[in-house]
Amino acid sequence: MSKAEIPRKSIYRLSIYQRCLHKLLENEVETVSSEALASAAGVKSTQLRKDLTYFGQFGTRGLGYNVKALSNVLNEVLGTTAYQPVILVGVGNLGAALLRYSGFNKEGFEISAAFDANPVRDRRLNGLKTPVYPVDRMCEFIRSKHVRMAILAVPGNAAQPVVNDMVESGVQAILNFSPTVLQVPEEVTVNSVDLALELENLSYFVR
Amino acid sequence: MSKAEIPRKSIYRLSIYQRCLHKLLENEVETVSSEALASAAGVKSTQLRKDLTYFGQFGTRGLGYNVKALSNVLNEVLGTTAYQPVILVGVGNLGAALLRYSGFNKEGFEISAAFDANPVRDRRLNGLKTPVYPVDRMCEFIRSKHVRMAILAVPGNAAQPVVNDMVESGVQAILNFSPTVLQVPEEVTVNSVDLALELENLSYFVR
DNA sequence: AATTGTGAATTGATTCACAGCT
DNA sequence: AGCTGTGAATCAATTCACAATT
Repeated sequence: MSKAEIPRKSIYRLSIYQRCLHKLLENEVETVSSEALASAAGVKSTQLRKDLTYFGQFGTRGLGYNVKALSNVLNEVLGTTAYQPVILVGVGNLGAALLRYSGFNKEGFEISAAFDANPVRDRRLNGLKTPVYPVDRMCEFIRSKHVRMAILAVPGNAAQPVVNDMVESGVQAILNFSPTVLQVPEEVTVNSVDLALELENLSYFVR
Repeated sequence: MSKAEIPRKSIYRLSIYQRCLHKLLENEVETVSSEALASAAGVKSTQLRKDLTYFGQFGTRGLGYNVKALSNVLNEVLGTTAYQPVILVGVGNLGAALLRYSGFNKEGFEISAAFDANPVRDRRLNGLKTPVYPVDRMCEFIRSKHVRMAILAVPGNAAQPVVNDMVESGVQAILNFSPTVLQVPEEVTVNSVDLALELENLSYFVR
């Protein structure tokens, strides 16, 4: 089955399963049923099984899944085995927090460099090991380090030009925190997280 | 049509349309076609029109939509007309950044209080007007101020107990940044934003 | 002439039901 | 006996196609 036919939501859930498997690994659980894993991930067991079949057969009927083995498979599928350098562009409030945010490291990512229009804007960043460069050095960096993934946290009106440069230089996937709809060629993947929108959206459900 | 039958994705898109309308308002555009508005929002025009029909008829055939009027309708539908106090729980790196993040204010939200297990952990917050209280005062605050919305940014293992307290005290909607699947009663709405997951997920698309 | 509003058709995702292994 | 894997059935969302309206 080709990559294009696999629902993006399934891919997303794989990451959730992966996280649950990590917890099981820590607790030295060896085997897990689709029922148990699915319930930890907050989905139905049939959905978990269907998601996995896009990539092959990994369970043992009557028994369940080997936690270690399945986790390895998911690493392989998700591409988290290969080291991926990631850059961050826009070191404002949010960008700086993302630099400090330990969650990325925990999941095996390290931001290899950050870029900002005004690179010394936040002196507190001196405590961090990630260098902050002026944004006009971004393209050169992307090319020389073969960067394929970027986190974008610039103000809305600055986003599209930066994205154009990124894509031009070889970035293939963007995690976008800027409150804008980005235009990218179809081979580039964008994941947008719009914090204000998420909150605004919630107010609909409060009555 | 009852609220339950309206797809959540449609509700989400309403917020996107709303943001595009704001831009048009700033530029003093009076009328917009579904085609133009949809393209600004990054969706098909039929989808925009279908989304709107869940709530009524707001356009004029042959002409389009009045920007001001439609924006008012969306404010009404999304519940952004009514003031909603929001609290934030967990003032670590991410929580502190969210407190400073101007995006929420821009969309008409103000975080009325923050709570943390260790409320003086970050002295830099002194510059902000939002008070940071010890978390054991959360329930009392929720009740006395009739808080219905909360932003959760505590570590994964601390999340569920905090959520239980929130829900018990009357919170109806939670924007969750903790990397955990939350258990809540069905009348409570949770929007989860898992930053590490979003990044991990992207690596699948990089080859 | 232009553009909305909407049933019908289509496409996509989820769940069911059960055959197939261990 | 227990649990996976999967085609078929169902459910949900999107898009089409065009009648209705200004």
